[in-house]
This record gives sequence, structure tokens and C-alpha cells, in this order.
Amino acid sequence: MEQPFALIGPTHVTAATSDEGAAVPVTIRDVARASGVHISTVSRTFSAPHLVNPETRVRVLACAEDLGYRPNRAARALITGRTHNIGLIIADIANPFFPPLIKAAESQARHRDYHVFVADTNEDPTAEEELVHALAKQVDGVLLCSPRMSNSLIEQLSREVPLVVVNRQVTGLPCVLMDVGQGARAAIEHLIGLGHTRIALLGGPRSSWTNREMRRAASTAARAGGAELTLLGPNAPTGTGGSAAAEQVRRSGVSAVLAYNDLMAIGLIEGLDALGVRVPQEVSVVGVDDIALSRLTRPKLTTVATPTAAAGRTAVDMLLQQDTESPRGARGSGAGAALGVRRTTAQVMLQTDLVIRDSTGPGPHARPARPLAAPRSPDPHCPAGPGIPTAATGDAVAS
Amino acid sequence: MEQPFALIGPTHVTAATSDEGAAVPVTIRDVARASGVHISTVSRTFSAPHLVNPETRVRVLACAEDLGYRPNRAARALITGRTHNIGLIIADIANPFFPPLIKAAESQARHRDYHVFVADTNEDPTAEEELVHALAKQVDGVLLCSPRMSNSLIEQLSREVPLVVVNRQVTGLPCVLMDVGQGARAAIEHLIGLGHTRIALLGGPRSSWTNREMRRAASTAARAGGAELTLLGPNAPTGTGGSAAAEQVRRSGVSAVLAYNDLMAIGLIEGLDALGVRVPQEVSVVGVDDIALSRLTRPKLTTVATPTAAAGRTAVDMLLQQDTESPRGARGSGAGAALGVRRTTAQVMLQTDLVIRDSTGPGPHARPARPLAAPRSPDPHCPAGPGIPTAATGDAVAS
DNA sequence: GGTGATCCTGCAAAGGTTTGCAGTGAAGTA
DNA sequence: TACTTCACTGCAAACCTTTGCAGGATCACC
Repeated sequence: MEQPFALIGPTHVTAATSDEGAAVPVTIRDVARASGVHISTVSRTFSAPHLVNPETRVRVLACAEDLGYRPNRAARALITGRTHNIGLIIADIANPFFPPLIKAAESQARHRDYHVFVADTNEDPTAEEELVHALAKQVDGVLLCSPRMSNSLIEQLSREVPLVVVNRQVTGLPCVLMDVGQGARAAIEHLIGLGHTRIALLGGPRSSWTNREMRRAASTAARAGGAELTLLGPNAPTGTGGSAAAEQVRRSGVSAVLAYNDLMAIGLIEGLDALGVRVPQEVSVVGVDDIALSRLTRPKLTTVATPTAAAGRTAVDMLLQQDTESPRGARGSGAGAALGVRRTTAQVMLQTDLVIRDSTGPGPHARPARPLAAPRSPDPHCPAGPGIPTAATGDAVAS
Repeated sequence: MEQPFALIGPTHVTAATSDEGAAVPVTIRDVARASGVHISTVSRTFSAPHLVNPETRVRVLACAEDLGYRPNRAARALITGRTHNIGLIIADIANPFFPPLIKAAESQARHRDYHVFVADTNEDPTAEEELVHALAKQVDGVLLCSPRMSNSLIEQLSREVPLVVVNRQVTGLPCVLMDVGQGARAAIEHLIGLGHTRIALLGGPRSSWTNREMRRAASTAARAGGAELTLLGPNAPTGTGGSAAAEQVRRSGVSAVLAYNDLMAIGLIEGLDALGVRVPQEVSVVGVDDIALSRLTRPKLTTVATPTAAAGRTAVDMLLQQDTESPRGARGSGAGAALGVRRTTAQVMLQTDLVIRDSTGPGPHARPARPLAAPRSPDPHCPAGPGIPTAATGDAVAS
């Protein structure tokens, strides 16, 4: 990767050397000495307070506080088998879809006293696998967010470390899904309602579960509404991917486009603009995700909002719940844990929500008076009013 | 935090229980048994290969590969004192300024075989402190990104765990700074060159180093160019913060605004638009950061590009270099390390770069013919042309 | 006073790895 | 042959915690 910025040699403003009081690692032993008890008592003060005399407890706690003692989680992990860490494997941190998810997951995890490793795979399935291996021993579980590797590999890896999968359905594993199928359907119906009869689906990465779901739902909805659906792609799920597809979209002769995600949608609008095609006057565009920027662009983007933060929270909850059920590799590692830990797996589908803004408008066959589908609902995310989200119907999908 | 999405009860599509081959933690001992050597030999095979007979080595490696052995980093950390983890403490992951930094830092760290904890503080200084403490024992060092806590507290914490600070200058500590002062100057000069004489600086968080630097540099540049600078703020560094300030900006009667960051700039443009004020025709707006979206909005944002990715990489490098110099808390923890580890600290200033796009235009006092300052340079980030960044001059600032 | 129960605390092993030290055998040197 | 050197390997302690077990003290009760 080349350096994108003029960087006239990092300027060393200062390069000093300084003494410093070297980190004094204070252990359970120091606390024990200070408070005149055995280390096991100190240990119990933290991990099983009810087993120690209240007086002793306060004394120990005081000493600990005093010395600034913090239990060494690595040492603890070594014996308990639980690290109190989780891993978050992300296809692309720079994709604005993920940060809210990461933020929510991290927050939820920390609430439960877990720390979070974050790793970026650059959309590379090989990196995903390698990362699961690398993290396995260091975490109690891993969140796989929009993985690009095969289902069978995921299943296999789940034998090494508990996994929760986001944005992908893997039978036998806990999954958090967003109902993009329903969202795509709502979007297509919205477009048909506006009078569009030739619609394109601007596809994303081939190995994406979301991509497949969208295609399926959009096809069905288009057929049901008597519209013609053109499939374009696969494309990179980025702004560049979207703008690169502009020419293709224009040539296809459609009057409306449902893009794989907001980034592509915004890029597409940009690209169309460069070609002199106006949105929404000549072409309507719908995105997916409702990233923060989609309400800052002009025109503001009509999009299928996905509950990213909720997904992050839910996934962490599922991971941690499953984690509390079956402690892994604990004391009697040789014997008891040998075979057949029974684990319950749930799959959760979260609702999506079509948010109608300014990037969609009447199509060439619009009937002047009453729009057919989804009445234009106010943007629920704008401070203007409380706003009632377009009620998403349909609550479950077939497995 | 309330649930922002209609979520008609997470639908459990599946809730099955399944047997599974419990994770079999394979240790150095298993490898030793399999390959008929002592565990210490296996250990050396991984941590000091040159000390073991090539034949033995291949045999051990084969067995390890076979059994799927991975060294347990926690156990290793316990004895070596190095975890091979680093911590990344971020003010707000959802702020699009940070993801590229995180991505770059993580990538750089992983290249060097380090894993990365990411934690979000929600712009809360207390959370920052608590996180440093919590992570201290689990990492070899921490990157503090745009910290909101006091310098003295940072210095104090740095005695607990090696710290590298991004976007803040702390004497005696390694820092990675972006020359926003220079950027602000360039922005102001650009605006003055366009004929603006009444300019506002839309400030960000009070405790932000960047904020102070910008104010200082902008003031100086405005004075030098004979323009009047109005200081507005502090504001939340978000889109909402920006749009909320629109009214204030209009009342202030300025014809140009330099915002604390792109998010605020975009929000401001949005807010001004709502008030019927057109950008750049009536008011010019400049942002800072050059987040990915600033070239997708309309008008495309003129902004001071900050080398976020480079900052992430550099910071990790500095942390890891310092880390290799002084192993902490190793074997003889009682004796040798007792006092006065000498550590060299460098502070690096990275260049920023004014990118002129469409949100700035001629001011009320524009001289028709030749613009005074910075000739309009093509956007270096658009695929259109190779583009030469506005050469940023000035290579160092006073400490 | 004896018995048992209850509460608290100490002992020591265990978890997976690294590493200083010592031991082995072979090769090199005198 | 005797001695040194060298390359390799094994032994065991150490890192910091947790936790089953057992011992000691206190108390209630018969």
C-alpha cells in the first residue's frame, strides 16, 4: 500500500530519553503480604467474596486498593479456562456498516466485564480462518461478522471455539440475521408503487449471504408486482463499486435501482450525476443499511435500515450466554469434558425497516394520484418529528 | 439507550440443541509426547528454533501441525511478561474519523504478530482511565486516540503501561500528531484568497488538543490575512452538532466557516440548507479529516485531509519499538527492573493537506480575476486524475 | 464435656509455557 | 589417550491464579 499523503518525512519534534519508574507489577502475593493473610484468601476476596470473613475482606480490599492491585487475567484464564475476552472478526472496519456494530458489541461485552479483540480481514476468507485459529486460545468466543468463508468451514471452526455468526445463516450455529429479504421486498414494492416497472438490483459480493437473500426476495417481489428485475454485479461493496456501475445502470435502461448497500448507492448516485443522470428525477435509488451518512447526502438516501447496533448487542449476548452454559477446557480437561457437551443454538432474525427519503421518486408509469404502496413515511431518524417507522410486516422467514 | 428500531420481538427461527465434539485443547505436552521429546524442546522449537537439531525440529513441527497445536499466549505471557497484545482506546468508534485509523493500526499490529483490543470510551475521560487500568496487565502497550483526559493523568497512567498518544501532545510521551494547525492555516488562507473576510471557526470538544491547535493557527492566519475570525462552540463533533450550529452561523454573518471536522461540516451544510442558505454560493464551508464520505456529499466537501491511516501505523510502530526495547516485568522482577528504565520518546508530526472541492467558493469581496492563495488543486482522491496534493509547507511546529 | 455443625483460612496442586543450568555424547585438539 | 569444546536435550523452577481438601476455631446443643 502506498502512502497516500505528502508526508515530508515524519518530523521528530522531540526525541528525548527519560527515566521512569518502571511498571511495578503488583500481584496477589503482595496484597497477601500487606494484609497478613494467605494468597488464597486474597484470591477468594475477589472471586468468591462470600467465603471470606467480612472483616478480612475489607482489610484485603483496602490493601488491594492501596497497592493498586488488579487480578492478572492471563493467569486466571490459565486455570479457569475462561479468558473473559471475545473476538470480533470483521470483513472491513472501514465499511461504515460495521463501526456501529463494533461499538455496540464492545459496549455490551464490557458491561459484562469482557474485553474485545477486533480484527479486520479485508474481505479475505483465508484471513478469517487464520484469525479464528489465532484467537481461539485467547478468547471465550468469536463473533464472525458477515463472514466470507464457506459454511462448512465455519462449522468446522466452531468446534475449536464457540462462534456466533452475524449476517449469515449456518445451521447448527447461533446466528444473528437481519431480515434484508423483507427489506428488499419492501423496497421493491415501494418502487413499484411509485410506478417503476424496470428495476435493477445492484449486487454485492458473491459470497455474501445478504446478497443472496436480497436477490431472492427482490426477484419474488418484482415478479409479484409485475416488474422486470435486472441483476447487476457482483460489485465491490464500496462507493467506488457503486460509481463504477453507473454506466452499466444507465445502459440497462432501468428507472430504479436497489443497491446492495448504502455505500454503493451513494457511489452510484455520484456516478450517475457525473453522467448527467439525475436522481431521483430520472433514476430512483434505494440503499441498504442506513449508515449515518445516508441522511447527510443530497439527495438524502432512501434505504433499508438494518439494526446494526442491536445485532452487535444480541450477538454478544448469545455468545456470552452460551459461554456461561458450557465452561471450556476447565480443570478436569482430561476426563469430564471429553465428549458431547450439549449446547443450545438459537437463530435470531432482526427486523429491517424501509426509510423513505429523497432518492426515490415517481417512475415513468406513475399514476398521478394515489401512490400504490408504502405511503411516504417521515424519516424516523431526523430530529424533525418522532416519526413512525414504516411498520415492517412479516415476522419470520423459513429457515 | 433505547432501541431505535422496530424489532417485533427477536424471532427465534431455530432453537435446537446439538452435540458437539468439545474443544480439545492441545498443549505443548501433547506435542512432546507425540514426537518423543521433552516439552522444553518443543517450546524451543517455537521460541528459539536455532537451539534445536534440525531433524528434531522438523519432527516436532510435523507433530505440532498434525495435532493443530498453537502456543497458548496467556501462558507464554505469564512467564515472558509480554502478551503480544496491544490496546486501542478510542473516543468514539462510530465517528468515521477513527475506523481507518483502527484498521491501519490493527493491520500493522497483526503484521508483527500482535492482537488488538479495541475499546470505545464514548468521549468519556473516566472511561478512558478505567480502560487503561483494565487493559494494563493484558497488553504490552496502549494507543490512546484523541484522549479526552488531562495530560497529567496520561503521564501518570504511562507509568503503569507503555502509552502512545495520538492527536494529543504530552511531553515525555511518544505522540503521533497531525498538523491540523498547518491545515487550519491553509484553509483560512484559501478562504481569504477567495475573498472572505469574515470567517467562523466552528469549534469541537473543549478538551481536544486538535481543537486548541486549530483555534491558535486559525487566529494567527486570519489576523495575518486581515480577516475577522469568529469563534463558535464548543460543539459535539458530530453531524448533529454541526446542523445545530447552522442558525448560529447564519446569525454571525460570516461568509465562510472552518469546522472542527467533516462530520460537523456536513451537518452544518445540511442545517444551512434547511435554513435556505446555499453552500458555497452564500457560505463556504471547510471541514477537517477528509473522511470517506466527504467526497460523496453534495457539494463535495473542501477539507483538510489528515493522514489517519498513517497515524495508526506510525503509532503502532512507535509502541512496538519502545516495547522491544524494554521488556516489562520479566523474570527477575524483584531485582533488576526496580528503577529507572531509560526510554526514548519521539514525537511525530504528520503533514495535513488541504483538499479543495466544491463547498468553498468566492466570497463577497472576491477580486474577479486572480484568486490570491492556493490555486484550485484537483482532488487527489478522485479517480479522475493522478492529482498533486496541495503541497503542504512548514515542516515542524514549536513543541 | 462431648459431638457436630459452621465459618473461615491455609496448604498445595494445577494450568501451559519459558529458561537457566546441568548433563550427554560426539567431535576436535594436543 | 586425555582434555576441551560444542551442539543438543532434559530437568525443574517460575510466572499468577484458582480451588479441593483439610485443619482450626467458635458455637450450639445435648
